[in-house]
Amino acid sequence: MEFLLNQDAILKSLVADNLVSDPSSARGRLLHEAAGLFRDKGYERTTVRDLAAAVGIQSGSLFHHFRTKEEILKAVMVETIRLNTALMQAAVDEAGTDRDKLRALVRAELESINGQTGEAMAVLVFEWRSLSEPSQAEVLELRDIYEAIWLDVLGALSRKKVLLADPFVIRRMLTGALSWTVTWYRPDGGLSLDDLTTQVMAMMGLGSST
Amino acid sequence: MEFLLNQDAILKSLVADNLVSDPSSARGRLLHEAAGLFRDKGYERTTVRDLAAAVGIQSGSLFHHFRTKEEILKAVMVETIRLNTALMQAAVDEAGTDRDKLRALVRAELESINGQTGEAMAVLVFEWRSLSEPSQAEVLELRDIYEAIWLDVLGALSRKKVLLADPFVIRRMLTGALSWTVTWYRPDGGLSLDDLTTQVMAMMGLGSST
DNA sequence: TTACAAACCAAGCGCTTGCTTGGTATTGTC
DNA sequence: GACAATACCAAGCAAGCGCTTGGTTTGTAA
Repeated sequence: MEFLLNQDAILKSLVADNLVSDPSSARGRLLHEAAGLFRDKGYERTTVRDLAAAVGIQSGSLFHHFRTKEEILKAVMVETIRLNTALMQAAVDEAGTDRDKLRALVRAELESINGQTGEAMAVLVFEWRSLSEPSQAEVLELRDIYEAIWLDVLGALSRKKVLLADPFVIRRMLTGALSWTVTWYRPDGGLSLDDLTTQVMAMMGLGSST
Repeated sequence: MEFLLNQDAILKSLVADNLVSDPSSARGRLLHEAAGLFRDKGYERTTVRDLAAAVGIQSGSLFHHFRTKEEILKAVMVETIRLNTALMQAAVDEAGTDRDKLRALVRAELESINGQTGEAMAVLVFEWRSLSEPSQAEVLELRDIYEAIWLDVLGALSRKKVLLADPFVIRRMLTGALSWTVTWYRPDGGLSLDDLTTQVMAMMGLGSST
């Protein structure tokens, strides 16, 4: 509960700083619908007419808010990274030991992929190539900040010799493994995200025992 | 060396059975070029004119070999799964212990993703949604055979209590983690596929020690 | 009430797309 | 060396695409 309140507080703070669109604004609603459509049909198969219909306006009116269709894709990605970076940082800050911090990161990333921002996160993974190279470069800068949080924690654990493999390799394997959950994980399948987090930690030899 | 000869023998046997196109045939060359283009630009952004130009014919002539553009995508996926299922099975058969079998599978999947069939494997992962639902169902059947090989080995290891987590979860995590290597692994980066295999096994607590 | 900008509509332009068509080389077979 | 069958070309069609345009409605503040 406090966790959810905290999430909401983080979102509000980002909205106040104009780093993320207010979900109730016209722009925010469009980005939310766009994320859903892009995930379900892919960016290329989603037409500007689809996007416009999803928010109940004419296709031409979209270009009053965004100059190009690609700008919409970029905005989805940028705002998603910003939000999740903040959520991730908060999760780390709240955790005590380094192992707890890693668990918090795994849990938070699973949440971001399979929860509220799941559609947008899937877009980030599967529609990357649809972004123009200049835009990719911009988004990559934001991604570096995000990744630094992970590598900080993994680096600390590595120095303590509790990791079974190279921290960089582990992070990349985790990126793939956690992203992939979007293709198979269903919350109603008898496996909670907490369970899944536990399994992931166990798989890396960082289970609760010992 | 024997490994490579073996790979080639498997390919030839599949070609003889008409399960995979001869890479030197017109159809085979087109599928190879298509895999490359689909991976680089995505299926939707690749036009039939791109495909035709890649093999040096007119765009209309493509439809003498395939009825639709989607049929090309499907053929790329089907033939890739067929080939890799055979390669995977051979890798398992050659290995001794169950742990060696798992290592062989990891190694073989890394090879398929980052080696010769890498382009096509990437297409399988990233262009899945571009396939129509009926085609998806067909390909899924083939994929089940492929997955059964993995689950056999993981199941055996699980019964021996050497796995740190549920075998189904492990397989899905591995699918994501190994597929994801296509986005970052470069053979000239000082890390061989054997090294990477070792890291993956170590990460799961199945390293060479003990 | 007036003034003005932001938000939107209705229509459609220019281009690209997957695919078709009617005809011409090229190939293998007896 | 006749003859299909196969492989291809040149041209283009109908539909859908991202985006533009000129004009109307809505919200806001003096």
